[in-house]
Amino acid sequence: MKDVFPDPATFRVNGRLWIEGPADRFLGIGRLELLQHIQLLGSISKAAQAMNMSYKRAWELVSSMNTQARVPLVSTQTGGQRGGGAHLTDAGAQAVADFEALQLRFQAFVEAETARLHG
Amino acid sequence: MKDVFPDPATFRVNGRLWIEGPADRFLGIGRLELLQHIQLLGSISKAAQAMNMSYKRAWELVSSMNTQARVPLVSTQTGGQRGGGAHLTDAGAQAVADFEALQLRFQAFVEAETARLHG
DNA sequence: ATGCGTTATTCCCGGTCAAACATAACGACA
DNA sequence: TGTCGTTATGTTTGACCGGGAATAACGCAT
Repeated sequence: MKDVFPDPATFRVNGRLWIEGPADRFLGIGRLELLQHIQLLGSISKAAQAMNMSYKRAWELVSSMNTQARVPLVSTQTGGQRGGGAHLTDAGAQAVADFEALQLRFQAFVEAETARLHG
Repeated sequence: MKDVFPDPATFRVNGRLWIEGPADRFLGIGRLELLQHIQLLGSISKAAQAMNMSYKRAWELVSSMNTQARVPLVSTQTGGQRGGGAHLTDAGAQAVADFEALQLRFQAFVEAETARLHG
């Protein structure tokens, strides 16, 4: 296969991994990063802003995750001291940790296959 | 993590895998299937038709692969007995075989991770 | 010569999806 | 009571991508 590629160093295996339910996607790399930002910033709007994503889209992603999961991953509140906010539930934090680990194993897989490609 | 999901049987890990160059995607599952159909049918237009894909798109994919690879994966001819046709080069057949194998290993990975999810 | 089926290429159009915009509700605080 | 920042949600706009139509070239066959 190596004969096929012009520059072995620049051609590599890549991919995307996600967890899906019967209807929609449940958790992927984009949603993971959103959850991480919410965890860090305590707000959907700040997370969206940091990711250069529209608030509406961020909210829709959160809604999709919360409605699909048995237990909501993100807890939100309107009004209050800082106008409201959002934080990860225990299930949310667990999902983040587990998907991070899954993502690491996937990266290892991809790198191994890239190495094999240049074998 | 299992606590998060409503119905363990329906939630699973899934993903996409591809080989990419410095600019564009080079080879993925869609392109693989296109190559397989060309291999089988001897024509880009018939392959496109069989895949319910427009000829234009099929041709663009073939062009993308051929221009990125050192050696073309698909050889075409205009005119002739049957009006022309297309067939895989040795490099093309090799790429198909190798990516099929890669895809199998990826499927095994995905299934293993799905099993782990329901652990 | 003419026809045929394919490759090769350009142009236009419509569907789709996210961005942008708009607005309401909420609750603490001054 | 009014302000503020956030959640929550509907509506419109716009860009992008693929589909489809149109056209030319090609070369064998009749």
